Amino acid sequence: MAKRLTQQDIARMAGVSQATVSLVLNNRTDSGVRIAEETRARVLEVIRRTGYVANPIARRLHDQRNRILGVFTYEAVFPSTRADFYQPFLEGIEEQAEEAGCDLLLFTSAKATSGKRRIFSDDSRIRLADGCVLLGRSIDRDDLAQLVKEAIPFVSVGRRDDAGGPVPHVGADYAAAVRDLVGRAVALGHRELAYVGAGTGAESSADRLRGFKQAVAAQRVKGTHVQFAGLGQLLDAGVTCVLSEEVSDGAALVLAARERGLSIPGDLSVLTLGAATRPAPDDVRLTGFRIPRREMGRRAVQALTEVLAHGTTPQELLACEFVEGTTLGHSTAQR
Amino acid sequence: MAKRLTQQDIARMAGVSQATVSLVLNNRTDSGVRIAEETRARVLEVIRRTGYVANPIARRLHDQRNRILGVFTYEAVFPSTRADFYQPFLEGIEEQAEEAGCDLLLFTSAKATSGKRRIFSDDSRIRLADGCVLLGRSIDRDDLAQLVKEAIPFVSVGRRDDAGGPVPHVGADYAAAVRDLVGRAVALGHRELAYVGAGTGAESSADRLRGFKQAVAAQRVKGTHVQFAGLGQLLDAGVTCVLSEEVSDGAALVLAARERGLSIPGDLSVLTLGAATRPAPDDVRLTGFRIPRREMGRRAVQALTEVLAHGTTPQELLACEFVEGTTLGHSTAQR
DNA sequence: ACCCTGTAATAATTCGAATTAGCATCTTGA
DNA sequence: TCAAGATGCTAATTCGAATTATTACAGGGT
Repeated sequence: MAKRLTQQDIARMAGVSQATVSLVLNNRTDSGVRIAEETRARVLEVIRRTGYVANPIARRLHDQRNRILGVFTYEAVFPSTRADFYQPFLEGIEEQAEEAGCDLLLFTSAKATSGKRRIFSDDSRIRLADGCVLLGRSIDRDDLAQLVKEAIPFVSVGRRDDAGGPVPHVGADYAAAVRDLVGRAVALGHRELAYVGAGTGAESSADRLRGFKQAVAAQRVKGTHVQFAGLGQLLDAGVTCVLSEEVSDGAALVLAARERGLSIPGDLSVLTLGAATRPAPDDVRLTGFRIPRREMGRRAVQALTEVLAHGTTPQELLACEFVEGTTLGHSTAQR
Repeated sequence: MAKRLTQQDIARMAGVSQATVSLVLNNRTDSGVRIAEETRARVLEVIRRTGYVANPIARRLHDQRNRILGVFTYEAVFPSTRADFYQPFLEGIEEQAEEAGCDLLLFTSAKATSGKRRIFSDDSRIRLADGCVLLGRSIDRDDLAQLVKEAIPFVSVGRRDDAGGPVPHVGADYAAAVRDLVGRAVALGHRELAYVGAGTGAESSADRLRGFKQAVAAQRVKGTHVQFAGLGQLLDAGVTCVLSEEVSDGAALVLAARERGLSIPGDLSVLTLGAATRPAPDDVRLTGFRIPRREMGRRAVQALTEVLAHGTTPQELLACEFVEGTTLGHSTAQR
């Protein structure tokens, strides 16, 4: 197995010292450092000939800056079942990383003894990267707190509550997006709305529900929250517009309505809030909003760059774009 | 910004030397190394209290190993236009990397000044990884030759011709797969076959055409090769069975036939050879074979492990699985 | 008192590159 | 001609952890 070349090797070949090679390599020309043009050329020639590249590990040991950005997820990213979810984020991350001249390190080995992935396992490799982007619907609180505590540069994709300190993140402004949807529904005459979904647990869920509650309060309309709900249940309760956290749940309501011969949005308006933890049928064009996944990925990498450069704690929420589907219409409630 | 703890810090706190901390941390109990139970406990307690984790960078520097596997592609892997192609490969690669306890480094920044990606750009980080997997339909010959020359541990996904030496690869056995298809066609009475596609350029194309030529020669039937061909052209020439390199080209033939009111496979059998450089309609169930993309990814990483361990040059071709579609039938040629 | 044998821990070195202080050597000006 | 300054390079140190060689000490036997 061919041993990797070191600066010492290059130095020997060029007949200079290791220090000189390092100076040439880094193109150091500051005062106090001078290398004769002739020597410089000789060293560069050897480097060119051998294709020598500095061992980034050693380099990183000395100063920091590997031009490696880590991407951590709690689950494998490539299996096609998850692909739809992660794809757009990764696309944005890759794009921006390329722009920043950084490579991406996927932490695929981060399996703790339990089998579940953890950031801080026995042999945490998180510090191989200059900084790290966290991806995933929910992130282990202890992991998050430790990241903050150890001042490891990272940015979360998706808003996160404080964890022993503010958590740098680039998220989507779900609260505003949901408020907007409620506003549109109310403008169409809806007075009895329902929020279907967890509304708790992950920050993304909580934000949606919060936006919902804010909006119905501000608009002085009736808004209820249920974790799960069947079509009949909703209609019996006099609900005219449903906001479904999960895309697939919303789609299921539409399909159920079709089977019963009900009209959507004639008899019931159905809005989706973009969460996609499960695959959804694609023949239902739900009205709702689009999560700017790709843009979030891009901005997260940009934010990480800022963290690395200035040690800041960026927090940003991106707007979601309204999606005109076919499932929102005038309220038909008889009053 | 809290400075990261070092073993030296732990040592001070526990009132021992840095070496002792290292020995305790690695649970070294081999002969020649002895730590009193009381001391060990004291050190572990400090470690527990502080949440100290060894700096992986320093560790790798010493071990001469990264446990990082590089993945190089000539184009971005995440954009959805390419996703269908790369996805299964990456899935296999990720799986096997996780099993090997390695992280994946995606070389996203390898843009040369020209704008095109090159492995050996100005500041190539290819050596950052322990080894590297190459992905892509065709790979720059010069890059390949340089990899071989510099004895960089790598494995290509897809067979590659020698480039200044044998190129380690894990490919698909296209020749055998095409021979099998020709055999099936001949068994159904076909005597005039056509191969439509480049048949040259990338090894994958050449292998397919080679398999075709071998098979028609062995079976003593007529086989022609054209780069492109319209439906009418083929029928006029008396061809009863077409093997289309590109999935989309094959699908196009089927659609053209439908429009003309022709029956497939009644009037013409159409086989596909699995190449997917362009998206294809998914409502055409072509007969052909499946490229074991995911398995190729897995095996490539395994092969890379072998390269790293023993410096071998593995070359392996995986079998393609026959796919029973609806476009192969008995020949109806009037003789 | 002396040597020997375990035992327990540490000093010193290593990995590869970056950096700083400093040593030669050569110019230049008075 | 000699000090002052510029020039060109190198020795030595640093980063953090792992490893090897070595030391220090206690107790037992003679």
